[in-house]
Amino acid sequence: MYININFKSKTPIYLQLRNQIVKGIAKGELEEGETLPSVRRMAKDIGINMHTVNKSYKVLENQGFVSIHKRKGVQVNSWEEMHHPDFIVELNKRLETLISEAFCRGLSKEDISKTIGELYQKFSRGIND
Amino acid sequence: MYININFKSKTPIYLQLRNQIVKGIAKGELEEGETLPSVRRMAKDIGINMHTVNKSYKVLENQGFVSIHKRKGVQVNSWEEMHHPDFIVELNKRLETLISEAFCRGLSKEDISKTIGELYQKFSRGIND
Amino acid sequence: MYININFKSKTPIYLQLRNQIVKGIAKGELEEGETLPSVRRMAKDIGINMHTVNKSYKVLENQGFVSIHKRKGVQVNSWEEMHHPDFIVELNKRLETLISEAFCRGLSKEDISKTIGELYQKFSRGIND
Amino acid sequence: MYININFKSKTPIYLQLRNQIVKGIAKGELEEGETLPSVRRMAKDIGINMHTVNKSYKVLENQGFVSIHKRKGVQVNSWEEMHHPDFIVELNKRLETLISEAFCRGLSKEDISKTIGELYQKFSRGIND
DNA sequence: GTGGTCTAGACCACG
DNA sequence: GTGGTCTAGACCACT
Repeated sequence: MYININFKSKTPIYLQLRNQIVKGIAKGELEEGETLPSVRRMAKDIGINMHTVNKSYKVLENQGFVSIHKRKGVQVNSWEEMHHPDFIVELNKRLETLISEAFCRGLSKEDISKTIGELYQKFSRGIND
Repeated sequence: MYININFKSKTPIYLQLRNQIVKGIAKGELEEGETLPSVRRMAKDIGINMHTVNKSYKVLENQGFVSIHKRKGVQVNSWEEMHHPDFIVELNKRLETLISEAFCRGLSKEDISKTIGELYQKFSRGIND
Repeated sequence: MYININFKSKTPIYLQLRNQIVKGIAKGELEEGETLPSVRRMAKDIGINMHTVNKSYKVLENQGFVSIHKRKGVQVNSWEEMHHPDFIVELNKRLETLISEAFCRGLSKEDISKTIGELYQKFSRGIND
Repeated sequence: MYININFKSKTPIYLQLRNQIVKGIAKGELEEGETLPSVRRMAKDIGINMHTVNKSYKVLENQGFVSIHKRKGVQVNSWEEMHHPDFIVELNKRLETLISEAFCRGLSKEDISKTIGELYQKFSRGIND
């Protein structure tokens, strides 16, 4: 899985990494049960601090995307483990803010639906891999 | 317009306020040309510092949602002024991250479309008021 | 002389008015000895507060552009009265800042000279009127 | 880089600082990629408040002169990043006002061209360093 | 009475 | 150790 960090971005590095891993899971590039690169390995590969990778993994664990085992490393959870309802409430709040903004920017419901449709096609392809 | 700040949230107060004002604009609770409460008034009403409100208003100004005048206060911009294409690129990136996450959480394309549809109905109502 | 105030501008109204009067003098639209509209007249014409016009006129007087007489009103000074060396030092400082910025923005010396040349043509035409 | 603040000036401190940094960039005293002193360091050095320095840096960031990173501090942008066309329009307006004033003060086109020529020589020297 | 500026001190997030 | 956030209180500019 290819990670691309923008060091000039306002988004903290640990969140950029977290976001790209979530996208990777959605697109099927990271499959259920798959082991993520070790903290040291990932840090070296993308040229960031080990502690920063560690923070990303901790966040992903707290949000139910992965499980951290001392022996087996960091593994992608099953879909069931990710489907925890607690997160969905918070997700809908973020969606409301984002969609409000999209409306203000002049995007129609159809514009957004189209973008979402394209994203979901990517996700489905991943599942069939 | 009713503002509700969660002081325990990890989201900074000035961003919570900013987000709620954006939602208010989308829903038509704040109309084009309408004047927001003065920084001091708003600060007092929601129990935060004047400078924090000021920061929210400045962010909204930079993002094209409002205009700040020394005498007249802070006014909601017209839709045309909000439709700046620069923001749409950034908006789509945020949408991609959010939708990826939604997919992982088990939400179907239809679930999201339904939520968005409901939001857009609220927005439309605002326009017809 | 046509005055155009932008109420949305960050530049205070009294300075916008002051700047446009200075431009008018430079372009010859306002000639030496000519009387400016009265404070009340000007305020009414451009739809601003009387005190704001008054402030503009006071500033112009302090800067040597006009003289305020109780009887005759506000008169444009002669060129000699405007050529006070004190202002030239301050002008050069502002020029240095502006030109530094222009350089950073990628404007060449020729770009700027061309703009200045065009402006000076306007000024000269005014003199020949 | 030497900063000199005039506390009696009508120009706000944060703008004086901003202007001097822009001049420093133009003259090559601050090179592309160079890191500015931290807000606390700069504040201490020139005897002003940290937040005032912060405001200068934020303005410079908004205007495309520098980039602010949480860890690495504030870095001077590349020339390409400064060449944003939006600013050039506004720059020309300011130039028109300034040149009008210069004309009123009795400066000839040649006087101004000479000053600008001298400034551009300073800038060029910076580039050749 | 509005926002703008400046100062001051505290704690937090980032890496 | 960096900038980000929040609070607090003062005086000023604008109209």
